[in-house]
Amino acid sequence: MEETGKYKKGRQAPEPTLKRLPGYLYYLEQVREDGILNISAPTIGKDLSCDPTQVVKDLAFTGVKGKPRVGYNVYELIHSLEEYMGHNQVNEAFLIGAGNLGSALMAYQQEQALGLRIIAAFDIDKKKIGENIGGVHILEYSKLFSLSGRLNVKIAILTTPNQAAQEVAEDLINCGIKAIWNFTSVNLNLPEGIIVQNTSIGSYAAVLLRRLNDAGNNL
Amino acid sequence: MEETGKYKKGRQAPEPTLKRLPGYLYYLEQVREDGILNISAPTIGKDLSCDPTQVVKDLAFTGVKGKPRVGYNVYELIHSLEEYMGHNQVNEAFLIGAGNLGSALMAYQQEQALGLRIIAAFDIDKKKIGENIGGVHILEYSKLFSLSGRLNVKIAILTTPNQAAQEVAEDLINCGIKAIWNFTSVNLNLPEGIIVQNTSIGSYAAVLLRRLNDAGNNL
DNA sequence: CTTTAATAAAGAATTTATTCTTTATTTGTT
DNA sequence: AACAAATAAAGAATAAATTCTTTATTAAAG
Repeated sequence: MEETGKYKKGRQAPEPTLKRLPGYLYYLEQVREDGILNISAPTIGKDLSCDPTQVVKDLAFTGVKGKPRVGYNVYELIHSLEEYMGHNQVNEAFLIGAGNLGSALMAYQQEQALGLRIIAAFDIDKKKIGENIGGVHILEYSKLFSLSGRLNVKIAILTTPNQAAQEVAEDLINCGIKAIWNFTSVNLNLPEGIIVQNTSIGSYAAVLLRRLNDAGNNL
Repeated sequence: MEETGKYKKGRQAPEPTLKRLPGYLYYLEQVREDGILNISAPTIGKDLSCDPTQVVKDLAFTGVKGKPRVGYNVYELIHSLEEYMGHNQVNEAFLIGAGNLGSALMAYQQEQALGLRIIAAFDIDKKKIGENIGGVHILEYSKLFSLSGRLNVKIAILTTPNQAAQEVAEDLINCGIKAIWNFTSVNLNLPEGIIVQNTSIGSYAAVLLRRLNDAGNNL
């Protein structure tokens, strides 16, 4: 099989594409539940309010092949997306900071398929230690070091208060963590090669508020 | 004052810019706490790991003016950002669905300056009704209709289960809501003019997992 | 068996966003 | 007072992402 095209399998998908993939997956699971076997890009585009050629290009990154006049096989497509997104492998993660957001993520991980499994949470608050949220035990933060020595966890979710973020992140690197999902507002300063995924919920509020104010006149 | 330039005040800021603004604001609050009075774009860029000219252009959208050789006045800059982001006005919001994420947002709204104030939460779960999380009362969902008649709330945060999302969203529109911050996985189908801000936390997980897998070989 | 319509796939063009370059301004220094 | 250095601001160039256009493939209809 030749792989020359710009959007063919093998090329690295751009970030906007990656961010759209979970949306396709959720949608396709609904479609599958409805007993639909094949679906076309134009249909997906219409249902998700996006450009059909973008759907084609996004899905092409997963390596799936569609058939003219028929569309994509829904099962194949779901499988292809899950594989590309790494959902078929176990992605174990630590969570640091079992506050509001941390707890929500723990309770959340089953319902919403995030594609990763939080296997332990850590906090310094004695009152929280020993608790179990969404099947995840909250452990004393100092246990992180011994536990990470035995387990081979590469991903950490950082939901600490801002002032603790940088220090905790450095600890995490020392524990062998390679990717940090950072929910704090802090710009983490870490060695080259560490993957940091900043996720600021406030960014979305900013877009919403600004758009509302821009529209303001005609309400 | 002439406003001809592409990045001058008055033009609508692009979404990537809007998403970066909360990051600047948090950073500048730290800078202010350190007693620093002026700051330059190159310094901001270095600290936030981004291009200094991008900093200049992003900040220009708020209408703030900097001085060569000096930089921006920190107070002015913070004020300008807050005004542009609508933080100086009261942005009241309803929250629908007081589950894990909804509760987290309620508890969260003080610490993290989201720029909006949740004034009431609604749920259909009898066990949750009457609870108070982060100063927000959880009310019976049916109360939404009478309450929205008296108050003039334009923003709603949608944190219901997916299957309820579309129906609740339609109710919200009937209650006069103009902007929905949608945390569900559902692509809402709503009348023209309604602002929908989709916020899928899973999108970030997808980017993180893919980047980790792409780097996979050299770990 | 031929034709037609739908669609994936590939490529081109457009638009948008980022980065680079130049200019002009301002403060500190000689 | 003139000069030099730093920096905001504006504009140009580059890069990236999206949308549009064309092509080729496939299944259904006649």
